[in-house]
Amino acid sequence: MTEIPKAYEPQSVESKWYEFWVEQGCFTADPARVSATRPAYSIVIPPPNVTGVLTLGHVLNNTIQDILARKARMEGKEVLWLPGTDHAGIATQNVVEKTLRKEGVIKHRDDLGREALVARIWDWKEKYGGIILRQLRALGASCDWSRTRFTMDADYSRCVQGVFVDLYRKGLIYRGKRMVNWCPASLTALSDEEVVMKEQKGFMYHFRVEVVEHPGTYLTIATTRPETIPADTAVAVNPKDPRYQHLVGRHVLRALPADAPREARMIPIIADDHVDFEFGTGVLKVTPAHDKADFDIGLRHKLPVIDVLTPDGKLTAEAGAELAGLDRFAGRKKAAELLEAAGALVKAEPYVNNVGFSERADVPVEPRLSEQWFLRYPSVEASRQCVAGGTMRFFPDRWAKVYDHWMTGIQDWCISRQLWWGHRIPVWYRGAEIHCGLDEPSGEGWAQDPDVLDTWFSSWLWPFATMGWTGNPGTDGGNATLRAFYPTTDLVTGPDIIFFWVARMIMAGFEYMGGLPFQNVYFTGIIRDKQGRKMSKSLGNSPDPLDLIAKYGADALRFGVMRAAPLGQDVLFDEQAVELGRNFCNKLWNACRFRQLHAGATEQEIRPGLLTSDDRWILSRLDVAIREVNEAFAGYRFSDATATLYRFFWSEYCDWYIEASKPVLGVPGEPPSDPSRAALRDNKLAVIDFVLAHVLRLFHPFLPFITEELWHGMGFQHDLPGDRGGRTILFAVWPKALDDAEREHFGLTAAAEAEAQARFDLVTLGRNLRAQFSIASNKRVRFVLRSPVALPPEEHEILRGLLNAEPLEQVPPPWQPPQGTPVASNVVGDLYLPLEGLVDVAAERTRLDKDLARIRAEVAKVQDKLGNPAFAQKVPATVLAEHQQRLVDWQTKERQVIEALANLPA
RNA sequence: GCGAGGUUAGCUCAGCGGUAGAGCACUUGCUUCACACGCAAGGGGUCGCAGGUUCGAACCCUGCACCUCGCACCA
Repeated sequence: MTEIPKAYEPQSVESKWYEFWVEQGCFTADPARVSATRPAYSIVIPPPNVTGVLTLGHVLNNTIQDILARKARMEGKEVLWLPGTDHAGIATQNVVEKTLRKEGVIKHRDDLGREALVARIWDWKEKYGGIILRQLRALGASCDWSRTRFTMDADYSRCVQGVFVDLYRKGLIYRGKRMVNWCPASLTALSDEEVVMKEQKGFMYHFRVEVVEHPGTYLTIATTRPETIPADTAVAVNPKDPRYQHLVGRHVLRALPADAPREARMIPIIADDHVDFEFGTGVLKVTPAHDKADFDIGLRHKLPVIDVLTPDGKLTAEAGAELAGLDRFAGRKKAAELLEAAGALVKAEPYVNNVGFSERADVPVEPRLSEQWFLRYPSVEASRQCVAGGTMRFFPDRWAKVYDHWMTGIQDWCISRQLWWGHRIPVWYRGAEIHCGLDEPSGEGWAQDPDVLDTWFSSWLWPFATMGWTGNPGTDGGNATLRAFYPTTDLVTGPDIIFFWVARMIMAGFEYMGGLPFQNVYFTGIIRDKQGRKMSKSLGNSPDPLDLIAKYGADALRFGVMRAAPLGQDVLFDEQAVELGRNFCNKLWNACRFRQLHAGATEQEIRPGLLTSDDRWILSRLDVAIREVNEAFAGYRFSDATATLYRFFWSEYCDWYIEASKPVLGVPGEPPSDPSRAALRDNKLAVIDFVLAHVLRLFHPFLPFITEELWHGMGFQHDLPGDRGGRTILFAVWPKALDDAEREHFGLTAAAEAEAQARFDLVTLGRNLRAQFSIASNKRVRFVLRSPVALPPEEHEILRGLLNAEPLEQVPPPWQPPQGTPVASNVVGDLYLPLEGLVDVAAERTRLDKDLARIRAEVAKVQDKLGNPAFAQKVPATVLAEHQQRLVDWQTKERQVIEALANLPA
């Protein structure tokens, strides 16, 4: 580091090192290097949508993965972080179709036809599909890009279809005509997981129908969907409902369409337990074609099914002339009007109910009877058990309950989608014949099923399909990647896809690989804005991570997000957090710059005999920090790790240690001529280098760019083997806490640490005195320290420097200051601030009185406890001793303040 | 309706049985030879409410209130 700018400038640094890492192949995983001493560590990325652009959610998620991957590399593991993208069927097809419509190329997808549209989507994917992966590079993601996968890669597709064929042959995949969730916007079936319930404001319409067999008798029916009345094929009541028992078996005249022939409108009154007689009027209209529960009732009572809705949610001719062609919502209004006009409408009350929405298209789904492919989930029990039994661990573990609950009540999965973009179902039909296989059967007249598979039916194979799995035991047995890196170590993902993806991957892992696909799952929180709202495009509260990177640097963004993201909590994002990260990087930069200004050889051996108390203190604090960081990592508590590192580096190293070292280091460029002082100085530089070299390594997973820059700038890579930090900090050895021998070697004891701490505390007290008497912090003033033990010269210098005292006199106890001299005391001694003629005695008395009151309150508190006979009897000895010590300490302080008060002039 | 998580300083959160903490924000003073993206000092909390257990409760138990989020769902 020759010329060091005053402030850290991330832009050039980041691109430079990223290119370097990639050129050097630092991120490339090699299964051949895996051995007993070099274990494998692997993560597969949750593949972002190929249409996607980087969001803060991706930043959170991928920063965590990068931290894990980088730390594992430093621990000497062979790391594979496997990247890729997901073809995201509906989303991608929508995006491309919309673009083509906007460009006027098509009005509808049928204008192009299946093959041409799919070709267009591929073109689009080639052109824009890599955007998000390029953006991840800007974030510093250390993925093995040579292994980038896409869920529609040819060999990946082969896996997906192979699995379909296998499950079909096992009888787990079947085709059936069922009620499914139909999305009228995307024109496809959806799985239950793709439907979200939303509260909707609407009306509860009460209308009446006449009982055919009892003219003049009417039944009142409550419904939220009058437009489906033309599809009603019965009216149901509870068999135990005394109000209606006598009418069961009779008929009513369906209210709509009113112009239909009388016999066509006759529908039976049936009795079914499903009907809740306390709800509404206790009379239920039964619409088997448009309601899941009604469909079941229809089956029980062999009711006909009348479908009055088109796939895109419009009413058909069967709904009657007035309703035909109307959209379902317009139809609802119109139907209500028709009822009113006919005098059948009793009332329409505002009503809030829950309606299923298509998660992606955000329109209400229609329950619809259609022929679809379903999967009876495989390996359910093993998958459930591995989490319940703790073999696979979830962080935070409360998600294990959510998972278990879902696995327990699991329903068959509707896997077919009426789309063109995706993996086509490997089934062919010829008349009544059906063929399921990887390839088209020979012979004439076969037609392939037009549907594609749910995107998640391909992503559930991601952990092993990305590693080249084929399903052929011979081939897979020789697959070095699979053998070395599967099962993967950690999975990092959002809890919103626990069912969509995580649960299904576990089942696929058991079914096809015979075990867990990953050992640990870390669930991130959801990124929200600072008001706690979800990030969304329409709210405009979702900052572009790339803008933030350009403004503050990738390290700053990573640090800011990680600091704000406690385990299992949602993250309230505020740009201030990134600013904080930027400030932190700058602090790190300048601390290294400070070291650099003092020149001197780097990384000399530390000579324990020359260590001062503050040297021992910082080494001890470093040791504590390393322990805390490693503990935090063990529990995946990344925000704790960043908080520890922040505290250690800023509050302990910079604020105290560096400040304390200044008197010893002297003026930059002017090394002390006195040999003993020079030796002390060199030793302090050695301590500084020791600490910084550790700090940079500890920070590297969080702040990859700046730490690499400084690692080289400081010359810490010198003398290290190329693969252990010599070439890049990426492979530098992850810091270990000091062992007992090292602690002894440096003389790190609790007493030594407490001693230095007490001196620092006295400094704070002294600075407080200065502030009390309005002495600017940059003004040098005389202090007198009265202490029974004289400090060695270098310690004296440190204390003087920290107090900004000139001079700092040291006197033994008999010494008495002039009456009224302000004083602050602790175990080190009494620190006087002699202010000739400046003291406002009244103010000083007030200050001391206040202090005394506080201290006496503490004394009383401890005395109360100790005075309680039960306390002394029941409390553990250590706690008792600690309380007794506390009492002594407070009483000492009390005496010191009383003495100071006595010393004030009357 | 069932379940989970939360409620601690103005804000965001840590602490989860033994003297209430951090960062930001705030007040005051400082262009002190690494850093104003900074330094120093300081103010600020009956730890949601009510009971209980305990020598001792922010922390454990019970109930309640409010906020999030899942799951289920009655037309």
